[in-house]
Amino acid sequence: MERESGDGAQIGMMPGEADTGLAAPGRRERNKLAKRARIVAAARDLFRRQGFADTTTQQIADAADIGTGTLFLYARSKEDLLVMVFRDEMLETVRAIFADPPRLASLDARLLAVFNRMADYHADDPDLARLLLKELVVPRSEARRSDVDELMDAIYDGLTAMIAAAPQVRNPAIVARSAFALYYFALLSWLGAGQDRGWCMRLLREQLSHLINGNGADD
Amino acid sequence: MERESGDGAQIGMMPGEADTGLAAPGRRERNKLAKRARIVAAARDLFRRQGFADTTTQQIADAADIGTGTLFLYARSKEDLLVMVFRDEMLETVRAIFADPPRLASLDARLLAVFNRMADYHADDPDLARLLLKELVVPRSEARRSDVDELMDAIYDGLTAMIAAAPQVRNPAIVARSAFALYYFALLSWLGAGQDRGWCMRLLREQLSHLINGNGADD
DNA sequence: GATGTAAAGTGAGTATAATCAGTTTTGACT
DNA sequence: AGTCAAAACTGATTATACTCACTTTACATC
Repeated sequence: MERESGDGAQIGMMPGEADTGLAAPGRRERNKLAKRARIVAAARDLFRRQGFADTTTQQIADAADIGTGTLFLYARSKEDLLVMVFRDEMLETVRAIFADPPRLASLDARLLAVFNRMADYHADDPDLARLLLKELVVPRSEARRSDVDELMDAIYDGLTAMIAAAPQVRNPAIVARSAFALYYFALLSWLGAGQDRGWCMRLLREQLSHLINGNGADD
Repeated sequence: MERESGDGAQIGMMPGEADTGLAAPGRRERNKLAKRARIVAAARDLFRRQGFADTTTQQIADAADIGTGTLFLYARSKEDLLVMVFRDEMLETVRAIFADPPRLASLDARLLAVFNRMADYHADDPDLARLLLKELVVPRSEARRSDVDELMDAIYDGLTAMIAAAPQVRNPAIVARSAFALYYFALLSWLGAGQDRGWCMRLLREQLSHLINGNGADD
C-alpha cells in the first residue's frame, strides 16, 4: 500500500542506482550480508590454520578489515563465530549425505553408514569438531539455538524418512531420535573421551542392531 | 622386600613424630590435602551463591585464604575447579541411587526411575548442571578424565547390574550403554537446548520402552 | 642447632575477550 | 544541495583467567 514502486517511479532516484531498485534488500542490508560473509571467511581460515584457541579476535577483525568492536556486532562472542563458521558447511554436508542414502540390505546397516559418513566429516578436523561438540552443547544465544535446531531438524528429518521407509518399524520418530542419541554419544566417546574411533563405531553398530532388530539379536 | 619396617626400626626418627610414622601421609602431604579441601569448599560455596561466571578466581583464592597463584597449583583452570567441586558429591549421589534401586514391575520403569532421580539432582542446580554438562564433554586434563571415568564406571556398573537382573535381556552391557546414551541426550535436550523436562522424560520413557521391549511396543 | 635443597606459595604482571562512549555513514525527506 | 535521525562502526579501555620470577617453608642430613 505504501511500498509500491511501479516501473517509472524513479522520482527521487540517483542516476547510477537504477538497477538496484528501492524495495527489497536495500544497500545497507546487502553490505551487512557481505561483511558477515567476509568475517565468517576470515574466521574460518584462521581457525583452520592456527586453531581456535590460538586465534585472537583481533586477528579475525584485522583479516576481515574491520574494527574489533564491529566483530561483536556480528557475533555475540568468539564461540559464536565458531558456530557461524560451521553452520552452513555442516548443513550442506548433512543434506548431501541424506540426498544420497546408502543402498544396503538392512536398516541398521544403512543408519550406521550414514553416521559413518558424518563421522568422516568430523575426522577431517577433529580439533574443531571437539570444540564444536563442546560449544554446541549449551547454546547461549537464541541465534545459536536456532542454528543448532536447523541442523538437528535436517538430521531428524533424514533419519525419520530412512526409518519410515522400512515397514517393520512401528514408531520411526522415536527410533530416529534414539539412533541419533546413540550416534551422538559415540561421537562424544571418540572425540571427547578419546576412545578409538573403530571401537566406538563397532559399539554403535551393536547398539543400532539392538535398537532396530530388538532384544533377541539376530539368531 | 625393601619397604619392610618391623616394630623397633625407629633408627633416625624424631621424638615428637612417633605416632605419625615415617612412611605414609607425612605432614606436607596432609597439609596439601587440607588446603585442597579448603579450596574446593570455598569454590563450591561461591559457585552456589553467585554462579560460575560471576565468581572470580581472585574471590576463590581470597575465600580459601591463599594467593591467586596457589589456586592454579591445585586446579589447572577455573573449569577444573568446577569438576573438583562436583566429583565427590555426584559420585556419592549416584552410588546412593544404585544402592537403593526402585522396586517397580518392569525393567524400563526401573531404569526411568533411576534416571529421574539423577535428573532430580541436577534440577536443584540447573545452571551448574549445564556448566558441568559442557565442561565434562571434552575433558582437557588427564586428571579430569579420570574423574569422569570413575563417575561413568559407577553408572555403568549400576545400570548393568540392574539390567542383568532382568533375565530377558541378551546383552546387558550394550543395553546399559544405550540406556545411558538416551538419558544423556535427554539431559542435553532439557538443560542444554532448553526443552521442558517433562517432555524430555516422557520421550525418554518411550525410548527406554522401545529399547527394552523391542520394536513391537507393548501390544 | 645449622645448612642445603626441593617443594610450596606468592602477587604483580600478561594476554585477550568483550564493552562502550564517541564518530562516521547511510538514506529519507525537504 | 541541505538537514536530520538512525544505523553502523571504531579502538581505547576494562575485566579477569592464568603465568612466572621470586620468596618462604618443610625437612633430611650433619
